[in-house]
Amino acid sequence: MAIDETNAAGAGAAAGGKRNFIHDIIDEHNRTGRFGGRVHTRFPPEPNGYLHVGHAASICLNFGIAETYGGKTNLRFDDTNPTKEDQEYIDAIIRDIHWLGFEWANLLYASDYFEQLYQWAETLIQNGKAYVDQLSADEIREHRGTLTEPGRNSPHRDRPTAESLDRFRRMRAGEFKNGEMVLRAKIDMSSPNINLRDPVLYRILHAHHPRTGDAWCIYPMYDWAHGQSDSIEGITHSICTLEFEDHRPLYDWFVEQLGIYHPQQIEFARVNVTTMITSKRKLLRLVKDGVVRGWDDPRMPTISAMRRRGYTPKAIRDFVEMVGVSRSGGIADIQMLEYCVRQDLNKIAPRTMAVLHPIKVVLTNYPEGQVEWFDSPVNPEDPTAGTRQVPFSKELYIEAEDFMETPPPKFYRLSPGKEVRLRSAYFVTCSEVIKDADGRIVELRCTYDPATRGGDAPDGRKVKATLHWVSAAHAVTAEVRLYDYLLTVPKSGDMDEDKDFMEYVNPNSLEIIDHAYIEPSITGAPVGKQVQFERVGYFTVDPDSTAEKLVFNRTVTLKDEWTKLQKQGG
RNA sequence: AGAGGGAUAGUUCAAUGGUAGAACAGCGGCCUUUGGAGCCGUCAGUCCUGGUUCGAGCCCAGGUCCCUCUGCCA
Repeated sequence: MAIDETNAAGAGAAAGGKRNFIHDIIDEHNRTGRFGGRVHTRFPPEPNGYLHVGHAASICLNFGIAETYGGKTNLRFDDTNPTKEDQEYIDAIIRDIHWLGFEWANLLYASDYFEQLYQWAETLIQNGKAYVDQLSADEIREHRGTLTEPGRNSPHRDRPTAESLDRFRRMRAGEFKNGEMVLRAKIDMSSPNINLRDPVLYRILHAHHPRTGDAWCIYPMYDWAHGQSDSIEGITHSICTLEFEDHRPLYDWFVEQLGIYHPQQIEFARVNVTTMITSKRKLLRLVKDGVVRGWDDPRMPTISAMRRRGYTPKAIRDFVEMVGVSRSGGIADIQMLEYCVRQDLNKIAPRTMAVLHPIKVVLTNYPEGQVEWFDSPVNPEDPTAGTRQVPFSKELYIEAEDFMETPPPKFYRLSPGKEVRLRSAYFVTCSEVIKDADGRIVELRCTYDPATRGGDAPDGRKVKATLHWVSAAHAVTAEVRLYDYLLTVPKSGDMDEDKDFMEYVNPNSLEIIDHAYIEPSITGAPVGKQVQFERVGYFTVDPDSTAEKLVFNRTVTLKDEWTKLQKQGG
């Protein structure tokens, strides 16, 4: 089955979000007329992995800013390193941004500008601002100096312009092997900003590029490609993360040297979330090592994974807005995300009864062979959603954890002699506990009160608990996958620096229930369908589902007062 | 140690020289045919030391702590 994308947010995603410091900067630009009142942002992913929750924040920021100011946003792939990039990632990124509910003004690639970037590089050489260096990578590193010591000039730094030009052209022509030469900007080897110590502009990479094929064997570095791409596209505000702050002088230097349109780079703090890894390198390892089933494994922090898990675009956008934008890095509690997911799903997810860990209940005074169909609300939060019909009979399943033979204080659910309500059906009282030879409970005998039909007692008596249930004869069997956090510590800072992060991968992050019982109204649910299993949590139909057997992912649990009480009790 | 940034409730953000607020989390209560949802209440903070000012989270000085940077990655 394919993912049902009909639940993707339409165009016109939620408004730009709450105010942040970038609005102040743009307002100032508009006041001074720097960009003529224009706002044009871009989202520039490198297609070397799947987008994750941190990218979602950047996407919402860039598209949100443009929307707030009536501007535009380009999607531009930063595809300058063919050894790491792949068409699969390009396709996934496009799918994910669309699913989040955003539409770009232009779909572009840095590789669209390779020829222009090359010409500008020749200009730089001709102006004496760049040179071909043939030091090895090790030698360049050695010449670069350290954080506290200045670097030294390359012996090739002052070679004649014509010689650099000739060699650069021959680099392009493919006359040299990988690593033999590079083009470097001629700036200042003693700059305290290491990015300004004659940064490499081009390296030789005899590699096939997903878009330009074998047309090039030299590829521009990020610093050389990014600002000029922004300039070409008329980007006004080039929003990136904090680690590029040190690169801004270089960004500015290039466009000034070239005398071309000058966008404004603005840095903000990357969004991190507890228990979520946002290092592409580590995510790639989880995938390659088979710790997870793929980039879209519902335990992953990728947008694809969150979609498969049942998160909604609205929930993710709400979360990003809740976290906000700042220049002081931090780590947001994943409970904020979960709150947003519950908040959205509570309003839209149809209710269903499903028993994950069944225990059989026999109603001793219920007529053999009788079946009643009860109306139950599809969604109590949304009366217009109507009702569904749920079959009831003599033999039922309830959740094993809803029964305790010797209940502790505050356990409101079923126990011997205790009366509870079965949701939308009857009050029942437990009369007998049947055990097997090993003393394990295998069945409960209960009586029902016919007068409580529909779930209300005409004499006004109350019960403390309402349980979900499924008629044994009508139950649909399904596989249910329960997920826990992928990491055993909330923050990467909580890990021992000497240990590999793999040691902190939660070995119990996936629990598979092969035979859950679900009420028959679930039959035919399409992939991507989101439901609430009452009293249990929100679930969605996984693409692994077949016509014979549905597979569900647990999106998020419901808040659970009882579990909390138990934990408090020790 | 050099350069660049950052420090406000447990967490993420507001407060733009004039009463330090919100959300999430926590705690307590109300309500409930989901121990859900909702509603109400509550706990809790300006990194430190000086200075300017009628008044400082905000401005100034000094300090402390944290983050980023020594890829032919982005």
